[in-house]
Amino acid sequence: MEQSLFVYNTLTRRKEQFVPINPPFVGMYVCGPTVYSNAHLGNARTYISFDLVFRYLTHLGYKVRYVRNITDAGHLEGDAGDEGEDKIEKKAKLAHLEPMEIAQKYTLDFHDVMQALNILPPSIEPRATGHIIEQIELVKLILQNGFAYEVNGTIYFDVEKYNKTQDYGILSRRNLEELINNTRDLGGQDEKRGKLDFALWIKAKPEHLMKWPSPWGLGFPGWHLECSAMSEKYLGKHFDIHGGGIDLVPTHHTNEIAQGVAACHINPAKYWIHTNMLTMNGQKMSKSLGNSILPYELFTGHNSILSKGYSPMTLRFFILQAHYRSTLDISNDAMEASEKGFKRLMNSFSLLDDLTASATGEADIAPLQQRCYDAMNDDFNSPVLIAELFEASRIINSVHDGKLKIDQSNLDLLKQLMQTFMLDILGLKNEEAANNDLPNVMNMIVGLRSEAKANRDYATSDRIRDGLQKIGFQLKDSKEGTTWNKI
RNA sequence: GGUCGGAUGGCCGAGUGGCUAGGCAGAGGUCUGCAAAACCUCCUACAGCGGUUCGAAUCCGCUUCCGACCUCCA
Repeated sequence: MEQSLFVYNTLTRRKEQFVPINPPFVGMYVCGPTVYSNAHLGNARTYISFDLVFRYLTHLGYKVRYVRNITDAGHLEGDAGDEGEDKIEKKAKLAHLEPMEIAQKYTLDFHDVMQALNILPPSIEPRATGHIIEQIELVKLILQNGFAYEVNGTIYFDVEKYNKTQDYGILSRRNLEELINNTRDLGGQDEKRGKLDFALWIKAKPEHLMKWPSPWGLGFPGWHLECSAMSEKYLGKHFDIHGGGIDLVPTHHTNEIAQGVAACHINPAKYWIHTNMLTMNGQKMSKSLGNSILPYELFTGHNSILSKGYSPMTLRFFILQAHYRSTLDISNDAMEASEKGFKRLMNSFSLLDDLTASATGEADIAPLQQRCYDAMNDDFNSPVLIAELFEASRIINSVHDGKLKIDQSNLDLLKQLMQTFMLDILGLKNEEAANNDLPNVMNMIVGLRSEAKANRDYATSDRIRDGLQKIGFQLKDSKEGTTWNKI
């Protein structure tokens, strides 16, 4: 099926038709985590959003190479130039561990979270420390092209010089003068020529643990550089999509573009996609503000904000119920509502295989399917898609109740639609444990209750029903018999 | 302070000029031994004040409030 996809490009601030540079191939680079602490819920939102993009592009038939990096070096604590300390290293010293132990620990944690949330692994997940040579080569190239300078073994990017021939603020839409005037004066920047200059390569002090030899002495790469080096290595100088959180726009991505242009004379990506923030009580969730919840704290309910635990799929559903470019506020009520809604959707999904088709039917699924595609084609509008799936759910339930008739071809289409959009594209899955014994046991108990009911022994039948209710199973009586599900 | 973005019904959240999503909560009904579920119906909102227009939640201006970025952040 030919679909015309429109995506919002931060570069142009408009929705643009998605036309790959080299179809059917699509290159997508998403800035991954800096592995110096646990991934929190806000991080999860970003990767769920790009998982949706990855899944939909794949569904449309594109051959997507999805690169999402792990930054395990070079990310400074504070923007203090050579005074800064590597985040990984700082943590390592505190814990008396090797920096790589820290990186490994949090990389594994990150992967656990990704898996729990049913986020597909990227095609390539490169690490900054594995690409030091590429980063050094990139620094050389930028120096050679005249957009960087060396001071005592540290290499800075010359922003003001760059801006003479290029537009440094092309992504953030800020002009240089504004930026210079509004940048706070920080200490330890004496070496830099310009206030906005940023380090490409940083000279290591003797006590630094993570350092590598370079033409400028022992040092380590600056933040921003690893993404430029790795995206170029795996996707080329110019690729289709570059993504990340919206908070990366003014600094990280701005500098990545500058690096790309300075080294390769081209903006690295055609479409820049940014996800909005997850907020709590109206404020951005972030590690520095201390209002972040870790995913496993959400799953278990062990946190000070929410009253109970919510499953990974509930979180995923909650996140997909908002558009990726809107801020999303997390709260008890909102999670509660999503949990119930998600269960309703999943319930009707599980009824799908029991439906029987009629010779003729009133249900017409094709327009609904088109509306699902329309929603996704409009900049991955998952909340509208979910609204349509609730319409599908209503149809399923009505057919199940015998209140609506559906013919075989529409039933097949309905099954296909739910499978495609709910499982493949939204990446939702049924969390009910697949235990083969349980249905048999339950069927036996339900059978006993039906006998009691037939004998008008309601005391017994109610005792069974209420007892099951207490341990988390809900019975539903209908003309066709009794069904059950886990609450 | 500067720049940018937002303010939608009890809650969450779509929606860029007329057709006024969806979920949760609430009310009524159908079904049912009762209950639950499901289905049907109802609750029809767009911060405030002006303006443009035949018509505005949607465009413009002002005001109020909130947030993001400018420092590490997804």
